[in-house]
Amino acid sequence: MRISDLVAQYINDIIDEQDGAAEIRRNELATTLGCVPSQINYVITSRFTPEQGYIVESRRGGGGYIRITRINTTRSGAIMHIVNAIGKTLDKATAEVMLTNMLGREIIDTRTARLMAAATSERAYADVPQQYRDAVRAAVFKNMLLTLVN
Amino acid sequence: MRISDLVAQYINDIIDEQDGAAEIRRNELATTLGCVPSQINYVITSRFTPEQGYIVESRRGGGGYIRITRINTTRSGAIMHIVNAIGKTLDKATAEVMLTNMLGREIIDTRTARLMAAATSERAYADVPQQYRDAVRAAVFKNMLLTLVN
DNA sequence: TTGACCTTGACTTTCTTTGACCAATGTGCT
DNA sequence: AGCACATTGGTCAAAGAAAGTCAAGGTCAA
Repeated sequence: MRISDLVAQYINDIIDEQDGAAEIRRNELATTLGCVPSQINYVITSRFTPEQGYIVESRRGGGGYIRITRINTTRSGAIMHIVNAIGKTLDKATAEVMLTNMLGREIIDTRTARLMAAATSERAYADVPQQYRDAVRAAVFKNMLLTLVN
Repeated sequence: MRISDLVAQYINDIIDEQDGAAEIRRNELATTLGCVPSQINYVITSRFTPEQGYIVESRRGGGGYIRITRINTTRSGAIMHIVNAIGKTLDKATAEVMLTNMLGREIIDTRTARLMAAATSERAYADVPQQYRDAVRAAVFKNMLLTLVN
């Protein structure tokens, strides 16, 4: 078996064990697996690319690291599911419940939730006749959600 | 964990506890955290820069100190300025210009800009009669901006 | 046999840690 | 007031600790 495959597998195992992200120290890992440090870079650039659904961050210097995060495809799926569940209209209470739910499932973060809550608040639609409000809210909500799908 | 991170965290904790500002004594802090005094300077110049939203003042001699103040004042002020500049209505083109501008001034990040653009897009208001659109857009835009203050 | 993929190591860049030396401010004495 | 000394913080450069880049050569299957 190729060394590069070993490295890839090792990283994947860590990502699976931990929660979708592996943080490694290049030299240490190279020593552990008995390869040259730059091999790690090779594996990362060839098998853990954004196209393949990974985000890679790193830092040099003392205490440096390489962090590889698997993009959560579940998240995009969940968002699309919600988008599809929203009909022609959406009232404030339902929007709020949805936001709370998404927050709890970590599909969105607090900042995003606040931003979305503000964009769908009753106050924002004060100038719009009642009859249109829930329709706009639905449209706005969906449009915003769609920007969150990668 | 890096010593520099410890120092940064320590300072940040103080800033959070107190109201946006930390006043430390360099040598004392160095002793407390078990590092050399100049390490404090290193951390400050690398992690508490004006670009990162901090003001640093200091004084030597007896009773000397280093004061680190977090400034979201610039950002909050700028946002409030924009909020106030928006009247009863806001057309799509103007909203877009504002977003681009805020993005350029780093008042908001790309994610936020996309979210706001989605919430103020023509498509989101398709169901609302023309006459109301720019008013809703203004209200939505302002509401969202207000969540970014602080 | 050749082209795509792998392996290796020399060299580079970035970030951190440390310590020697410098500058400013306060205090007390004359 | 002026001076010596103590008390702080500031600067800088060297050494250390990682990670990144790149090009030369190796391997292997079609």
